[in-house]
Amino acid sequence: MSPKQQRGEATVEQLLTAALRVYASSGQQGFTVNAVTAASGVSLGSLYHHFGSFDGLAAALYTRCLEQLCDVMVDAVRRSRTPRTGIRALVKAYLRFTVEQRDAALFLHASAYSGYLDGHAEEIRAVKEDRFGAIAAWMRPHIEAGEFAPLPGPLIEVLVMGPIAETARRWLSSTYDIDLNEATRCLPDRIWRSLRPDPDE
Amino acid sequence: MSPKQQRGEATVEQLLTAALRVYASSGQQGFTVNAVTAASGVSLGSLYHHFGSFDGLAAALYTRCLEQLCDVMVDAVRRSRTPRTGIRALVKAYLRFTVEQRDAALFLHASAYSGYLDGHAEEIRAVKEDRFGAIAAWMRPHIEAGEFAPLPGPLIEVLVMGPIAETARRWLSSTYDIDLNEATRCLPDRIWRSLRPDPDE
DNA sequence: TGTACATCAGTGAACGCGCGTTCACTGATGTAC
DNA sequence: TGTACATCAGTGAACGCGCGTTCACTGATGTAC
Repeated sequence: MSPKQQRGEATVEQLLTAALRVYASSGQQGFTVNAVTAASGVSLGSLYHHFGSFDGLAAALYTRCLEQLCDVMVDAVRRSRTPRTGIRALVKAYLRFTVEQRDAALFLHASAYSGYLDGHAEEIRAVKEDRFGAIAAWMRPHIEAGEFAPLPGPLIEVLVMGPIAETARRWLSSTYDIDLNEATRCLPDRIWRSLRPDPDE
Repeated sequence: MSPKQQRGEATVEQLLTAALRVYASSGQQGFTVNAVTAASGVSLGSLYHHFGSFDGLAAALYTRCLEQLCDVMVDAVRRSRTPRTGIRALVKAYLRFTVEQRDAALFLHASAYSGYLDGHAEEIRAVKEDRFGAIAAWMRPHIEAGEFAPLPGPLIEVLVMGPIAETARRWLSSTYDIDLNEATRCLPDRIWRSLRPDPDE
């Protein structure tokens, strides 16, 4: 998990990269220890040396993808000063991540109920708390200043994340052909409309 | 799949009911043929007689749950005359279904990337097309009358389904404690705000 | 600088378990004459 | 109405495969003196 030698880090990196590749190309069903070791060129024992179990590897991969996505969103928000531009930047950052890191985005969405995260829930919760806390901190003064509608925090999150997550899901599953460019153009504004304070209040 | 004798229907029902119960209590990992047959009291061979494979059973269960959820939404929309009341009714119907049919809602959300639906994609697509077509038909005159913002169909869907699906997911996973009553109170209006035409246009 | 030693990293054959599936069979139901 | 027969429904022992995991081992790296 925390290699003490340089070459350890390289091996961990190879395994995680191969795992993501395997998941993207073979799906949940093909996501197995043997497939990952074969794709990575790393031995089975080495995988267990670094991750302890296959669930451990999956959880590490999930955590890494989650951190990448969250960092992108936090960055977007931090560069913005007004609530409107902040929300718009966050939405665009999420959708851009989905395209540019398609495999990571897919893995994040698909792992939600997979079960291999159960044993590592605390670790993941910590990442989410940290990153979403940063976004919440950015929002707080705006909420207090009445620049957002007076909604409970979780509902603001749901109104922002819901449409973009649903857009990403549809694009990733390619069942519905959703136009991501169009979504990137329209959604930021529409989402902001659901959050802004009532004009006549 | 389509039993020719009465008792066949009863067996199918027992299997589907037991399968949903197993999934709800044991999750993806515990969702196996043996667990389902044990919970249902039906023999293994009988399961294969009716569903052909375990994936077949899972797909049938998914389809049944999907139909139930969709019917609830279509009903809600059909009882409404204005776009605003229609959207509000649809949102409330979805959230009510999530509470009242918790296990079915969980199975629907969790099955998205599970892989056992791959072989039955066409069947599922047909159900979705039918039901969402009904909702789209309800919407069309309102869109043409300019009572919705001029958005592409898929984006309207995403703006409606996104926040409620995300709310349901968080409530179902009970990682975040979201208040469903509060959501039912606030979300319909907020979602409508994201869809309604720009007041100053 | 060289040597000894502890620790970290990497290897792959072997194992057991439980999964989905098959199959030969019995019993129940519906139908034809 | 009774009998023969085809089909549907249900049973459970048995099978093979591939999964995650273990383990005894070798090799590489870093460190102490």
